[in-house]
Amino acid sequence: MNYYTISQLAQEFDISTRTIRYYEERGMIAPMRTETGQRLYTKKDRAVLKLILRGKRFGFSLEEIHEMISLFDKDRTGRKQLERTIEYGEKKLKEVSERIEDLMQLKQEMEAILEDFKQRLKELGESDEHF
Amino acid sequence: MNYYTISQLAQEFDISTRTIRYYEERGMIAPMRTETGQRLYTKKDRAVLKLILRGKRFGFSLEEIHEMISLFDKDRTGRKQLERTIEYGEKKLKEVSERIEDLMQLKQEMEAILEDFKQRLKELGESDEHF
DNA sequence: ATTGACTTTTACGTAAACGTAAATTAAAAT
DNA sequence: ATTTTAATTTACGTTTACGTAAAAGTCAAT
Repeated sequence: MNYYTISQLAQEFDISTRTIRYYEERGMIAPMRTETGQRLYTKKDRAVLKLILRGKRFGFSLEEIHEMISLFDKDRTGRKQLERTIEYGEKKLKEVSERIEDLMQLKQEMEAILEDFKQRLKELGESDEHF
Repeated sequence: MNYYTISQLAQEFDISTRTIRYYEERGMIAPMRTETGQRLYTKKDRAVLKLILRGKRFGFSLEEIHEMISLFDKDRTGRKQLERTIEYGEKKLKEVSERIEDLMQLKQEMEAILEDFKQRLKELGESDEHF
């Protein structure tokens, strides 16, 4: 397994190194260090970063994202733990589903408006052709 | 047609009056005023507010939302205007579609993880039954 | 070995999106 | 008429999510 440096990840995801360090500050990533203190990121760290950025695109706060990550990340061995994780997961899943519904409605509305605009444009075109 | 006061809208959408005034500060809503200066919101204003809040849930910035609103709001009479509006609209529509795709992928991943957790819980249950 | 690019920590700065408080005025309720 | 509740403007405060700069150490390349 090979590692990524912080600037490699920063470049790949088009974010600043500061941003990555900030996520670490918040306890969302925990890369290993070399003897001299340089951060080394594994594939798993990279995946977590990806998750964070995706969450952000959806408008989740870093706090919410943190919650989700830590839930799905840890070993949930005990029955109670498992049950709670499942419950939380289903709640979050529902939220996501609702957002999808919401977005699809928005999409439809935008499509309708666009159709209307296009119709208007077409009519403009026709009236032009008569002159 | 009847009007809403600022606190009525605030209550309905579970936001503060400050928030609504802030949107006005940014030029996103422009309610009429009574002689004494009280804001009165029409159904249309209410619809705009709804749009803003929905946009926020999707993670759009107020600036982006403002752009969208002003585009779809104004009378776009000229051909050039119409064409530009349609172009912009299609761009935004594409963004929305991408977000939907993205969210659906997230949903699937969450479902898979949840299934896994549920399976584990089930196995725990079975092993219990033998003792 | 030294230059230059990269990394580290520390720390102050900032934009967005409001929160909160104060002072004042208006509307609604008793 | 007078409380109570709601509204207004002005203005400073706060949180989130980083940006930016400084000082110092480290890595990579010539």
